[in-house]
Amino acid sequence: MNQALELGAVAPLYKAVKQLLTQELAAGEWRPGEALPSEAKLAERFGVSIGTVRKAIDELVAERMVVRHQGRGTFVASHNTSRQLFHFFHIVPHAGDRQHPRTETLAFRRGRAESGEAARLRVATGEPVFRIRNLLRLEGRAVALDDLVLTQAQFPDLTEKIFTGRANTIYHLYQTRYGINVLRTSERLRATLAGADVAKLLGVRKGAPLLEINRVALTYHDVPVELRRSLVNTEQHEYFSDLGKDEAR
Amino acid sequence: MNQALELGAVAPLYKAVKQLLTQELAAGEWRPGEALPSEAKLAERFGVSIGTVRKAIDELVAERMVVRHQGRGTFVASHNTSRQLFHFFHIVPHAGDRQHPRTETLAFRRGRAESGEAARLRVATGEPVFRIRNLLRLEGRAVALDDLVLTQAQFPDLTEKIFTGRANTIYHLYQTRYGINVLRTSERLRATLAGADVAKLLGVRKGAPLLEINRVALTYHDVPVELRRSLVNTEQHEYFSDLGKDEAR
DNA sequence: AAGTGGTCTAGACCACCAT
DNA sequence: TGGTGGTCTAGACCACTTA
Repeated sequence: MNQALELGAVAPLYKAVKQLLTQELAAGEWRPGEALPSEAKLAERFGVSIGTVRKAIDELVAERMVVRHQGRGTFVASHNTSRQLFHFFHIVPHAGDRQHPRTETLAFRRGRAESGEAARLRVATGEPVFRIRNLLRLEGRAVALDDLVLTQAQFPDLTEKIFTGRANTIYHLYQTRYGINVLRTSERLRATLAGADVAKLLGVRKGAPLLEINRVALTYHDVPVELRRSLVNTEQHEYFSDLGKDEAR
Repeated sequence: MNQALELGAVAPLYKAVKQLLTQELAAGEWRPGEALPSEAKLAERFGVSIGTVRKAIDELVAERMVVRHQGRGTFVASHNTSRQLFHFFHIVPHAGDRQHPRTETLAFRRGRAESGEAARLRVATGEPVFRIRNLLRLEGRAVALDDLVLTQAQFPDLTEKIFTGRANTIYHLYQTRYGINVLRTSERLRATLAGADVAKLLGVRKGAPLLEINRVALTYHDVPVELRRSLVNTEQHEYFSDLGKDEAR
């Protein structure tokens, strides 16, 4: 039976199943929010027991690629649901409840990747990119200024109209229109001082302390999708990081 | 068989097993680094199958309470190993490899918990506490100033001599001497400006931007153990947060 | 009622480690 | 060699969802 999968090495069967499912997911075999075949059908297709399929899917769930619903099925993870929305947005009020930000696009331009950007996006220097500047508001107050860099290759027909006309979050747009599913992020944080231009946009005085967040958003196989530099006014808000919280259900 | 466990509700058996193991771990039934009974013995003791014990331990592993080693056994997680050491230290050089910090204790005092501290430590205002100030250096350079608050109740006989005389990390001391195992942390980050005193200690100019990290360290059942406020000079270093990385093995 | 994922079991065999 | 965790299987039954 194990011959049916052939992963070269003597890797565990469930790893081979996981690998095959990941490849199908990355290839967009099923749309976000769509159901995968049932565990029984997958077991039959791969010629393994249901237990082995379950173990493979367990890991896909842990890595947030899919979501299970008892009685309904297993679904491709989507940036649709409220819980997923929150997952990559780490700015919370110093006091009070979490809010969804309102995003205003200040600039949408085309350009070329500088060497540092190219390295982080794992493309060649000079690669065509989009540069997008957004202002984020929480309860009407300007809280963060985001500068995004995307490769034009990954988002072929993107225009300012499409970007600002999205009905949902930015990552939801990536997912639904370009089949690019942001699965995790890597962030580096620093403290910096507001320059005159940024100060004006965020409504703080020049030289005010700002939190700088440099994010790389990654999709399947840790392929970089987006660079995002955020400058956050932390007078009324904070960045939060709960380590180990996800596992503690 | 299931009667043997009795968890009141109709919770899954493996959750009951997990709960019992967690209680034994929290009670210090086995010392950090010590082996738990084998899965077969636990299955026999609880009157369940090995598969059920494995599922319970799977979750304990995900929550970092225990570590499995094939062929050797399952062990109480310890702050001994290098990997564990790194897990709660998020400051990395802007360029270059991760380093362990050198800690110098600048102050060790006794005091009373203020209302905000008491709330976060979940004790009464005025509760006796320790206040400890540490200076952290990386490659000889002062990088962060840490102010810790611990309850005297949780660390009964702690003295400056014991604290500074520890052979290992601070969390290793909590674990080995007080049986308190830090399992996860919750952190809130802001940008702030260096005051004159802090500036002097960190070797920056007054008004320099600093990263402020407010941490609560938690043990079993999310009981608070330690408050820690860090002020970090991010000229040469950064705070990093890799979301979802733990799951992606 | 039919289909899905969730739990639990029992047993076989493998990979690794200590002795 | 014996003990440990790791993998894989097959099947029974439960809980939940949808129609």
